[in-house]
Amino acid sequence: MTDPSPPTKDRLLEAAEHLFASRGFDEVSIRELAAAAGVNIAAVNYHFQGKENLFHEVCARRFSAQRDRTLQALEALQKESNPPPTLAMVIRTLVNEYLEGTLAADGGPGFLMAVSRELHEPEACDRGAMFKNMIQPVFSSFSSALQNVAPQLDPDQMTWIIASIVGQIHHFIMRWVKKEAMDPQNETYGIMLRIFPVLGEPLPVYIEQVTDHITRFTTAAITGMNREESA
Amino acid sequence: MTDPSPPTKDRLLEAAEHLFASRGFDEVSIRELAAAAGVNIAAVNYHFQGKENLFHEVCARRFSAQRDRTLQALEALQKESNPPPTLAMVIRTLVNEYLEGTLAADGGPGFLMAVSRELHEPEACDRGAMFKNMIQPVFSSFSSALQNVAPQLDPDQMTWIIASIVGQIHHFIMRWVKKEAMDPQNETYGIMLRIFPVLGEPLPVYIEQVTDHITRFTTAAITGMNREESA
DNA sequence: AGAGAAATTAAACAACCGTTTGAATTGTGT
DNA sequence: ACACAATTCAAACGGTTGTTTAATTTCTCT
Repeated sequence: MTDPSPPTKDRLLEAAEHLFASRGFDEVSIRELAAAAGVNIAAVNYHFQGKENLFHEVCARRFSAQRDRTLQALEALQKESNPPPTLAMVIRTLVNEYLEGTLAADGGPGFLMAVSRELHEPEACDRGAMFKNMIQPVFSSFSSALQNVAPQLDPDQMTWIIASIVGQIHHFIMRWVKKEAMDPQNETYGIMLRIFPVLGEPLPVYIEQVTDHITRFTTAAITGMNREESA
Repeated sequence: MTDPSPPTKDRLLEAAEHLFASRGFDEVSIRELAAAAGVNIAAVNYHFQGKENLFHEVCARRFSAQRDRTLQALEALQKESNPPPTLAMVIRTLVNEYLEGTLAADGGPGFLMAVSRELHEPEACDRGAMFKNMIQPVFSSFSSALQNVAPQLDPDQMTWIIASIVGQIHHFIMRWVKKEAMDPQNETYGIMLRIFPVLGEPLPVYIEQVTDHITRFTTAAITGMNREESA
């Protein structure tokens, strides 16, 4: 069973991941998928029982990869207790893993955009299960990590704070319009973003700068809200 | 020229605004549009030279309405100088206008989602002109309002801060899944959102609560970042 | 009233979609 | 080597899409 070229199903998954990420679900036909994978058109329905199912499998693969990556980073941060992690470090870890994982992956921000649209459509996919299996674990882990470094944090506020963080992250991801590898040796940090400034031309920035900003902004917000409440 | 029933073009625009907002661009055919407007199928191409153009006109209408609404609110806030507006009030004004204008409108969050997808696709629409005419004015007005209440604010940071605010707003809008008029007399505040909590079931909240959170979060972030810098 | 532009109509068009069919091919276990 | 299942294949199916056509109706102006 040592196939030199991977089986049809895997090649289809790989091609689908790339095409769906770069062009969205509706915009890519199964004829394109089959051509890109070098397989017959009927293979999609034979192996996945329809285009929709193939898309769901691709989503599940990438979601779980992103989830595992983030959980691992948060876990590692919790373990290294010398020096103990700070609030800013916990936030930075989540933001960094989210941005890097989403932008460095094949297709860049396209996949997040494709899946976010699908998530808000009719009950095509089981959003409840998707959320419970993919998103909830990350939320829980991040939430408890936050509690550790900011014990005074009101648990009721946790949901709101996480929403504000995720909102910022998604917004910056959606604004990524160009992918340029500046330094071949460290290409992750070469991915660039052009955000629209208040005035003037779009501004090219690095992932690092975005991580820095969200971390500083969010850390200041959390500590500030605490200070305000105890006053 | 006192037509009792509006001309074909207007009825088409109205039906298109509703349908595009609730189901997206791809998911609604021009046959549905024509049927909903009670006109012939060919009317779309006769009056708008294609489905795409009709969508752009709908977008332009709603974008400019949202822009005018927000600009007006910010302007009004600047004029009433007794008591002079605070940082929190400026932020609250932008957030409130954005949320109310987007969610109370026909189709609710659907339109923002439909247009945000379109904005990131190939050069179908002139994003440069769209940004310059629709978004840039609001950014400028909001930016100068912020400068007035927080003169120490670094202009270079303004772009980042606005991005963080807009990111939060969009995220909460996207999470709106249900529209319920709780109080017929004040139906705007009856629109509800179900955000995914860290644990447990989706939580129904009011627009007011979202506005409060974003305002407090952002205000604390800005003042906190300032404090941190001057330390 | 009548000529000419504008608007509306039913019908057809060509292209593409996701899926299915049934035969041909490849792989597997005995 | 043989029977049988799993897979691949070219071809076609039924349906929908956005757009166009050409005839007809409605409106406008002299």
